[in-house]
Amino acid sequence: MNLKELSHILGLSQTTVSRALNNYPEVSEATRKRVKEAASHHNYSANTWAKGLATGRSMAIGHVIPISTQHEIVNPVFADFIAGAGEVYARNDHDMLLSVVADIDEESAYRSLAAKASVDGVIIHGPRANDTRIKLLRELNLPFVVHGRASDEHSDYSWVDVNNRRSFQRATEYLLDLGHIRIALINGLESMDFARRRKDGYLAALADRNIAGHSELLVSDEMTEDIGYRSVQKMLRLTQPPTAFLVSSMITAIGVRRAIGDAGLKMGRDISVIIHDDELSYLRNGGDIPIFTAARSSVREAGRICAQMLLDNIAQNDQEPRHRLLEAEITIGESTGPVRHRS
Amino acid sequence: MNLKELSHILGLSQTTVSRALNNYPEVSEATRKRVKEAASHHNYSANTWAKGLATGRSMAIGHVIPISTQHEIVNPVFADFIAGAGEVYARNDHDMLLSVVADIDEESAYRSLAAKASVDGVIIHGPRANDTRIKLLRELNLPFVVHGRASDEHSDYSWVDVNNRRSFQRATEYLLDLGHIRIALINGLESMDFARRRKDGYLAALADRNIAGHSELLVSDEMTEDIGYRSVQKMLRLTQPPTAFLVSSMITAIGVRRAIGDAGLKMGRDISVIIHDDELSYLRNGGDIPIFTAARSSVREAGRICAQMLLDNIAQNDQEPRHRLLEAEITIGESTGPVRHRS
DNA sequence: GTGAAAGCGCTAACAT
DNA sequence: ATGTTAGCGCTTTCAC
Repeated sequence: MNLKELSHILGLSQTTVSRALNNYPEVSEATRKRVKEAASHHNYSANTWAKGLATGRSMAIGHVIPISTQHEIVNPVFADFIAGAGEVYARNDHDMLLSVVADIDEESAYRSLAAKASVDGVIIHGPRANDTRIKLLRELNLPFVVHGRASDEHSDYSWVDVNNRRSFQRATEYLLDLGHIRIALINGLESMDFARRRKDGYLAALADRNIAGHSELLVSDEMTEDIGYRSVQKMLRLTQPPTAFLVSSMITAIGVRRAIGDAGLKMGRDISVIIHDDELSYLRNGGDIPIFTAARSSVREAGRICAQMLLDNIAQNDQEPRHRLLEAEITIGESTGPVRHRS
Repeated sequence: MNLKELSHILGLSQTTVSRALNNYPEVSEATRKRVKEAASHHNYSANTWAKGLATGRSMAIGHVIPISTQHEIVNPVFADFIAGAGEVYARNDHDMLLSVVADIDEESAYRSLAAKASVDGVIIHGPRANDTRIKLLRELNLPFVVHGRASDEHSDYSWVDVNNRRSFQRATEYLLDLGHIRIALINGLESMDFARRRKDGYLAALADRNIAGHSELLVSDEMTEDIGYRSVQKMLRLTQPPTAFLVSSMITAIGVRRAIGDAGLKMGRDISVIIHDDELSYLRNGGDIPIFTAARSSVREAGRICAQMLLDNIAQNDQEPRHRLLEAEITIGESTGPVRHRS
C-alpha cells in the first residue's frame, strides 16, 4: 500500500492525504478523520526512504558503539542506556541506527553517517579528555549530545551526566556515620572521567571529617573481578585493615565479595560494603538484595534524557548547549546498616 | 556533495559515476579508479534515502528489542549479541535499526517496519513456544532469522542456537568425574526453551551413570540473585546436602556464591561450582577467574552467525530455512578441579 | 479546503 | 564503455 493507492481508494489527491496524515492545519477535520482511519485500516505507513528523500530529514538518530580492539567486551552500560533512548525515539517516531565499529574506525563512521545523511543527529558515548569526535561532529554540522563529560568542565556542548562526585560523597558519609574510619575505595582507572569524580567525592567526604585519605586504601584500576579480589585480599592483610569498602563497579564487586568470604568475614556483620551498580542496574530486579547498599543512578533514565535533549535540539534547530546533571538514586540495603566501626 | 556535483567535477554522467562506484562490470578500470578516488577525496557517499528509494532495498536489518513491562530490565544477552551482529553488518555495508518497544507493542513494531519498508529483514530474539511473530513475519513477507528456538523441534524457519543440552551434559559429567554424586542444578524458568534443554542435559548425564535426579536438588525459577541465595541456603540445610552446584546464570551465581560463603564453605575447596556465563560473557575479561568453571558459548559469535545467515538468505532470495547449532565453549577454572566428593 | 505538478538523489532500462 | 531518461514514493510549492 502506498500513497497513490490509498488516495485513489479515498477519491482524494495524494496531496490531501499526505497533508491529512501529517497534521497540516488546512485539511478539514472530517477529511482527516476519514483519511487516518483508512490509513490504519489498510496498514499504511509512509515509505521511510521516499519520505526521507522528500523532506531531507531522516527521522533517525545514530548511536556509534565503539568496540575495543583489545578487550572483547561490550560496556554493559550501553544496553540500558539504549533501552532508555529507544523509548524516547519510539514515542517521537524516530528510528535508532546503531553502528558497531572498531574503536579505530570511529571517526570514519561519523563521516559516513553524515555523508549518507542517514541520521539527524548522534549520541556520543564515553567521552574522553579532549575528545576529537566533538570537533569532528561540529565540522560535519551533525547535532549531537554527549553521555558523560569530557574532563574539561566548561565545554560548550550538550551533555547529560550523573553526579558521580556527590554520589560517592554521600556513600562515604553514610559509612562515616556508621562509625567507620578506615574506608577503602575500589575505583576504576582515573583516565575515565567518572572515576576521577568519584574519587573526588570520596576524598571530600573524608576531608570534611578531617580524616586523611590513605593511599593503601585507594585502588584505581581496571574494573574486573580479578582486580577486586586481589585488592581486597591485599588490604585485609594490612596491619590496619579497612572496615568498609566502597566499590565502583558491580563486576569488581564480585571479586570483592569473594575475597571477603575467603577471609572468613561476612558482609553486613564484620564489614560494610557499598557497591555502585550503575553498570548493572538490571540486578535491581532480584527481589531484595539485603547485603549491600547500592548508589544507583539509572542509566536508563540517562538514556531517555539524552535522547530527548537531542530531539529538542534538532527540532528547535538551535545549537545552544544544554546540560543535565542527574542525582544518583541511593538505596541502602538492609544489612549494611547494623555494621559498626570495629577497632 | 551529491552525485550530480561529483559527476560534474569528473566530466562524466551520473550514470557512469554511479556504475563505477557500485562496481558494475561495464565501466573501464581506469574510469573506476578515477571516480573512486574523487569520491573518497570529496568524501562522497550515496544518500541513503535516495538509494533506498531507487533500489527498493534498504540495506538495513531490524532488531526489535522488547522491554518487559513488568521487569525493568534489559536482557544483557542483547548487548553482546548486537555487537556481533553489528560487526557483520558493518562489513557488508548494512545498517542496524534498533526498535525498543514494550513487549505488548511488539507485533505492531514489525508491521510498521514492514509497511515503511525500512528494513530488508529482522532478527527475532528470545523465541517463545508457538511464537506468533514467526507467522506474522511470514505474512508480511519479511525475511528473518531466530536467535534461539521455539520449543517445537521441527519448525521450518532459520535459527541459530547454542547447544544448551550438550553444554550442561558435559558440565555435569565433569562434576561426576570429580566424584560428585549429589549435584544441584539452579536453573531458569522452564517456560524458557533453553532452560528446559539445560535440564535435559543435566538429567541425561545423571541417568548415564544411573544416578537418580533428586527434585530437591533442582531449582527452576527466575534468574535472580535472591533466588540463587535462597535456593542454596535451603539445599545446604538438607540432611544430604549437595557437594556441587551447576548454575544456569551469572546473576543467580552471585547469590549462590554469597550463600556458600555465608555457610562458611569455600568454593574450590569444600564445594564445586560450575557457572554458565552466557549472559555475561564480558566477565571473561577479568584476568584469570580461578574459582569457577564456565561453560560459555560466546553470544557475540552467535550474533555474527545470525546476521550472516540473514544476509545470505536475503542475498539469495531463497526462503530455504537454515539452522546452526553452536557448541558451547567450555573453560575449566583452576580451582574447580581439586574438589572431591565429600561424603 | 483541495489538487496538479515539480523535484528530492539515486538507479536501471534503454539507447548509442 | 558511456550517456539519456524515466521513475522510485513522498512532500511542497503554487494555483484554484
